[in-house]
Amino acid sequence: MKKSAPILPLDHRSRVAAERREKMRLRLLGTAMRIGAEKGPVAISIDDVILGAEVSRGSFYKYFPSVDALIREVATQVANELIQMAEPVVLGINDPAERLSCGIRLVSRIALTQPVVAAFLVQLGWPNVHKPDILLDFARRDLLVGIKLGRFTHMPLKLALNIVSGAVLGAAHCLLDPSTERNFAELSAEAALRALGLPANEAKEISTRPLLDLDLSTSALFRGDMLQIQ
Amino acid sequence: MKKSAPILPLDHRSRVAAERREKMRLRLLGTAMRIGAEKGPVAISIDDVILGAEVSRGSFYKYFPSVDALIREVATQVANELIQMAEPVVLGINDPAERLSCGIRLVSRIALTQPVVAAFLVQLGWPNVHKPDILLDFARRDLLVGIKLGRFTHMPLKLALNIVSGAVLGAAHCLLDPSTERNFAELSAEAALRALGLPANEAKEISTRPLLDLDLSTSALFRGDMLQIQ
Amino acid sequence: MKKSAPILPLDHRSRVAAERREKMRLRLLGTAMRIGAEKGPVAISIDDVILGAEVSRGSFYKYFPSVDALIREVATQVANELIQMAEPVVLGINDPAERLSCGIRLVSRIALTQPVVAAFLVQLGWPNVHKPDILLDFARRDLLVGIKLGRFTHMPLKLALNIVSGAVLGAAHCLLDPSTERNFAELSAEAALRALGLPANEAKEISTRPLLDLDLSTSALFRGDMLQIQ
Amino acid sequence: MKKSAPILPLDHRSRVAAERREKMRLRLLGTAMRIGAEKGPVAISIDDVILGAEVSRGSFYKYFPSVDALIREVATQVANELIQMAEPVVLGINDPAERLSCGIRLVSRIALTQPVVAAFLVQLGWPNVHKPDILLDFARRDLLVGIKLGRFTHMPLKLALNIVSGAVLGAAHCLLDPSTERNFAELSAEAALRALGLPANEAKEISTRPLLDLDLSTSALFRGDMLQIQ
DNA sequence: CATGAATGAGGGTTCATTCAT
DNA sequence: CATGAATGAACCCTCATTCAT
Repeated sequence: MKKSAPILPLDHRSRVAAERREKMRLRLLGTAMRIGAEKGPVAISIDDVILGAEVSRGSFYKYFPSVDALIREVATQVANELIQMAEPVVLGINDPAERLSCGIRLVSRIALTQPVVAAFLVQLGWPNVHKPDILLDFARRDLLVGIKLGRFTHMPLKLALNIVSGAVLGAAHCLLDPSTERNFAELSAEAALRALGLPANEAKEISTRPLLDLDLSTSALFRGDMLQIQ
Repeated sequence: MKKSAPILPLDHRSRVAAERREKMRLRLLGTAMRIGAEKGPVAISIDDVILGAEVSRGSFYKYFPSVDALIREVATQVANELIQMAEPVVLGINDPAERLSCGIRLVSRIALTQPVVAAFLVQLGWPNVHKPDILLDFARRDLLVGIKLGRFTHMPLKLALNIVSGAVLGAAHCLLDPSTERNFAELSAEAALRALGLPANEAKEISTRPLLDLDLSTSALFRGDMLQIQ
Repeated sequence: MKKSAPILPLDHRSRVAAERREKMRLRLLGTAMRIGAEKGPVAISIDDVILGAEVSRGSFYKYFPSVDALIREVATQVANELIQMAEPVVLGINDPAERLSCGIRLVSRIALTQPVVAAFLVQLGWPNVHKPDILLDFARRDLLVGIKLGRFTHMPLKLALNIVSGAVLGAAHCLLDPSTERNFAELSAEAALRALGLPANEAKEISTRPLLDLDLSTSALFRGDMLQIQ
Repeated sequence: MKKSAPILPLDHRSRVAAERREKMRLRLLGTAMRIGAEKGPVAISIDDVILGAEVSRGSFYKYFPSVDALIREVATQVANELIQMAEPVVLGINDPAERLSCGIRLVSRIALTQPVVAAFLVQLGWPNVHKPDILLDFARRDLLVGIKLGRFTHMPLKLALNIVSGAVLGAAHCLLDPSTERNFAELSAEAALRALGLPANEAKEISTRPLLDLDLSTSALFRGDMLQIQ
């Protein structure tokens, strides 16, 4: 039994297996995201997922302990990948206002290239300010700095987070509708900066600075989205 | 025979019956609101409702044709009652900025006295800008007027609606946490006015004007909430 | 209390009450028959009946102890009225063959004037030869006599009853379809007589003898049917 | 790796699975038939079926999309199996009269060996002459031919179908009662032939010709019936 | 060990019957 | 006392999870 097995090096075998595992995991997460984008995260059902990902029921439970775990996982995964893609762009900017403006614009504009990702984000709904949230954490530091420096009006951090959340969520929601103005993300960022206390002209200037689109090639999850859309 | 007697009794009987009917309807709506506030509107199940309202399965269907109908009904009912209570206050104000500020403050501050109502509102999530929405409609006219008059920055109506939605939703969400500043509603309204384009000092002045609390006594649904909380 | 009551003679009062009672009973039976004709007797629901008869739920149970009782009652009532109407016509006939032919023709042709009655009969389905059945009993004696006299082939009574049942049920069923030949009842009776053993020419001659239509005016239940059809 | 081994096992595995599937399907159909035989097809409820077949609720829906589908399926399945079993016997006969006589006898006599099947058939009730019916279709051609050839009296096809339906249904019904004459099926077929216009002596002769019993071994559904009865 | 058959709790709806008013 | 509100048993259907093969 198992005649040829010992010939192959064990580390190679396990590496291949781990790769396959990761690929399948992403297939499941991607399918879940697509379904969540359409019907909302709570409506993600195992039947839809295993049908969409062409996986057997039993296999699914090898990757996720429960449907709820999958739902949580896909949410954090989406947030993580968004951050990972936005970070390098924002990294080179010092001004917290511009950093936030860029963040808002970059994430909102996902709706233009990756509607599924944006729809999923919108379906997630209002982030819970009280619980730790990876996307909010991303903005938190800039808001604190901006307020401390007096660049933003003095206000509770929660309110500042609300402003940013609303700007991103609202813009993403609207941009999913093709009839919406193409620069809606910029206008939303501009309004957020005003809400944070920047003068109108400065808010406009910052929000209209040229900004490259995100490089999605690093994201396995979002690349999957693009493939589906083609 | 039976000439005069039945006239009053019948009238009385049907009146009493109608009253009881309405009371039961409100009990069901109130229970549904409470459950929706906790688990989200989509998770409202008939079992939970009839258990909470202490009504039999069969009775439920005498009041609502389906669970879906109940869910829709409770959402519109909550929105309607909010409007009905806010309207008389806002009615005496001409300035669209102040009208909106009052609206945002009044609705957000519901979280302080009627946490269940506010939680339900928050669970409803981001309103769909594209579909007609009774609460958004309430703000729409003021935003249009404010933009046309140049009191607000020129911007797409959708963006203005986003700003107001975000201010209300975010503030209500935060105010549900007892540790949140008591004037959070005012600060949120102020930030919204800034986002709409008002100068910072004017935004602050308008949003801190004295404002009476809503009169909730007219709302059977919300009064029910208070009773439940006691 | 009850000032004027004693003036009226009790027997008059009770007679009027009994009449009203009977009228309502017939309304309920008629409605049940109509519903049973459409959906089958088992599908007669109390809601449909009280809606159709414009009676309150509570009242219904004053007239029938249960829905099942109503269903049984309407079946026997229909059978009884059919017999009552057919009997006077058949009474003057001596030949068992002709008596049966007349019976088959009369009952089948109900479908032409009272489709609801016929549809109900058809929905009742095949009569149970083993249980006492009022309609079968009507035929039973003639079949026994006919067999004993040698006018019919010697055969088990059950078989003879089957022949008659089938002729009536089948003809009624077909005659409900307007495209069916108008003399289908006669042809069905003729075939039944052949099955019972009569020579073909005699079967035809007997089954084509002129036959008056039933007088339905005596039947409260069927008159109701006619009114509905108009 | 895994070169030759999996080929057979997979094949074998899926074959075994398909067999088990088919067995379960038959168990469900058989149970449904049994319940339908007792209470009538419309009264087949999922609870009774899964209890009777000792299957879980969820499993049931893996085999049938709905209870209605099961009810339809069991009716067509029963009809199909009857035809399939009767066909080879009738195939060798040319005379339409004898073909019909055999068909009537064979199907009726099911009541003697497979009372459940017969009871189900009886509960199905009078076949609808207007809708296509697999059992009626079986007789239709012979009747048309017989009438055209002048072997049967000239009559509407519907009437001829009624005669056959009545003969089968009535005989099956009666044969379910153990006290009924054992040759009731033959007598019923004989009467049907007379009704169709054959002379009495010929009807008798044809209907008493020796006839083998059906071979039920090919029918999984009916064999199941027998097992249940043991 | 990947599979998918089986499970059963849970959710939605209907309807005969009772009973306070 | 006629009424119709209230009841709850009985139905149908879905879906997350387990487990034998």
